Amino acid sequence: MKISKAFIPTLKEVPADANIPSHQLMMRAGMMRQLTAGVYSYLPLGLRVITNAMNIVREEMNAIGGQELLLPALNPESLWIQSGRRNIPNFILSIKERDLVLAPTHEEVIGYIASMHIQSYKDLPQTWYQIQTKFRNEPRPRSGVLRGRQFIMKDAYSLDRSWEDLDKSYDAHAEAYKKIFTRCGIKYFIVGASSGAMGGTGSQEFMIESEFGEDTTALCPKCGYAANLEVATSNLPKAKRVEKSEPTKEIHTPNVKTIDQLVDFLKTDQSRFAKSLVYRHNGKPLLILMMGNDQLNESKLTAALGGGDIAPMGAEELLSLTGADGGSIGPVNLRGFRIIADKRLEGMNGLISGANKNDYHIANIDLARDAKVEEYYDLRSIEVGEPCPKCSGALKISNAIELGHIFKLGTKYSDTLNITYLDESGKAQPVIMGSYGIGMERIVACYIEQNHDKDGIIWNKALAPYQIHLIAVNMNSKDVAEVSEKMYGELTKAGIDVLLDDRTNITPGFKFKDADLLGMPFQVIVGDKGLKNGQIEIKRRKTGERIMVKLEDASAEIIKLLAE
RNA sequence: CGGGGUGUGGCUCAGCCCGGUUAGAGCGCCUGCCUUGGGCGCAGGAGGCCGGAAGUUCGAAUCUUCUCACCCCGACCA
Repeated sequence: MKISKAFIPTLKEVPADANIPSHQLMMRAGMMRQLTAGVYSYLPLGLRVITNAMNIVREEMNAIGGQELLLPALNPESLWIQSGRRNIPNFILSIKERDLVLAPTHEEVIGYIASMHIQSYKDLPQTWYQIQTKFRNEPRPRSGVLRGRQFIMKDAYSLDRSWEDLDKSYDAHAEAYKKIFTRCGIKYFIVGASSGAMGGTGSQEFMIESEFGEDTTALCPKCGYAANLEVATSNLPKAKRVEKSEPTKEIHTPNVKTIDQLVDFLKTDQSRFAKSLVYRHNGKPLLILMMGNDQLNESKLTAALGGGDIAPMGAEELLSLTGADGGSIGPVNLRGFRIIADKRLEGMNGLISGANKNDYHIANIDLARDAKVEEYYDLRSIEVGEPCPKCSGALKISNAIELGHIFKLGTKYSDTLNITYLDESGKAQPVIMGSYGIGMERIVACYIEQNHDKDGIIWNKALAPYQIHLIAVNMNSKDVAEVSEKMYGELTKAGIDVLLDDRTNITPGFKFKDADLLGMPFQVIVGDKGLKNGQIEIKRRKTGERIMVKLEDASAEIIKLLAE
């Protein structure tokens, strides 16, 4: 492609709305333009990169037996009502004119097809995938292409007859994902994750570390343990029981509300306190006990409760229900509440908690004796530096961007959408499903986050929109114009994607700046300076290293460099 | 959905508090000259309902109210 004829609108200045490097550079390099919040047009250069990523994804998906199909973005609303996912908050965008919705993912449609056509165990296993545009009702799109209302996703679905076979499909996808991200040149890590609204029995996320990430992950530098904070655990020791369970007693604690104030007031370690958090779960009052200042992890809570509506109870409501304010609630003699507690409190005695009476607390609580705790769950958010659950090394916490997510769905959709097959004995069995996603734009954005410098993008060969950026330093020089035109022809003929800067009346400096911004792996510079000695220059974008080669060896040398 | 911010030429912004000729700058664009190894130089030029609506006023980019859009923080995030 010749730049003089190409549509590559580069920008010298950073657009005001772009806040993170990948967003800024994708705009400045003319890869895309925003249409409305969370919706982008991909211009030719941007599309070339996405297409490269798609082809890598296709090759690796095909390699594990995936079969590509293409499902409609427009879905009947009824299908989503049937699966129970129509009313997940901030999930589905709908159209006004008909009872159709824009699909945010495709388990439902896959299920619809599978329920019709998967009939026998002989039809299994299957892996189906597509690369297609998804729509989500994001409350707040942000960070350029990283969180949009419309985005391209590779989504794959495995159909198996047994949980063992699901494990095989799942592992195959994990391996394919590793190959995909490695080929793309992305430094990633894998974490254990929550399956969230997707449902299912297990999941992992493929992440890159980034200060701009929306996810928080815990990592053990020592043994490699890695988990999303939504599910991360640590090996914090439990507090010890006191030797003897004394009778409970009320203590006067005027104007003492928070755990910190209590620790101060009673001169007692925070691990002796059971903090009360009051929620409603599906409308019903719920008391959650946490040790001391441990933070409740709402993802863990949701998982423990098996989903449903979960919301903190309002202050007035709480007062009318218990007769006390938030700082004075406790598990002893609390009526009308289901009580659950964090595992760290299991078996504890000698505890202090609210008396359900303002300005009073109760001491010497033995949870087993004095409270009706229905169940103990792991509910706390881990903190930086806590011991790793596997090796007890100090855990590190960092932000991350999710590139891909793989789920063991199990029978969740088979149950609601009635996806069954007949086994050898003629008995109907639910199909065991998995689902596997990759955000295609995120591949591009994450790559740029990891591979740029002050001058622009630094593409590798796998994703680069063109392999060679051929710069005709001065088109007014007959020699330069002729030689660059000739090289362009030769390289193109050799099957290399070349971008030729053949613009006239543009200063060399402008061309060099553009070339660094666009970031092709190699720049081939044809100027009078080199031609005087029968040479052209090759600059490696990543290192800035420049080599001079004889004109007649140039094409061969370039082909050699690209074959590295 | 709560809090904050911003809407002025294609892009980045000034002007707005304190209302008053014909609304500015830099970049980009067009024409000509010049220059040709790091976003040159000179000269000329085109391009604006100052996001939209309603008000206040003799007069509104500027003040008031409403509204829309976008961005940021939070909530949310399969």
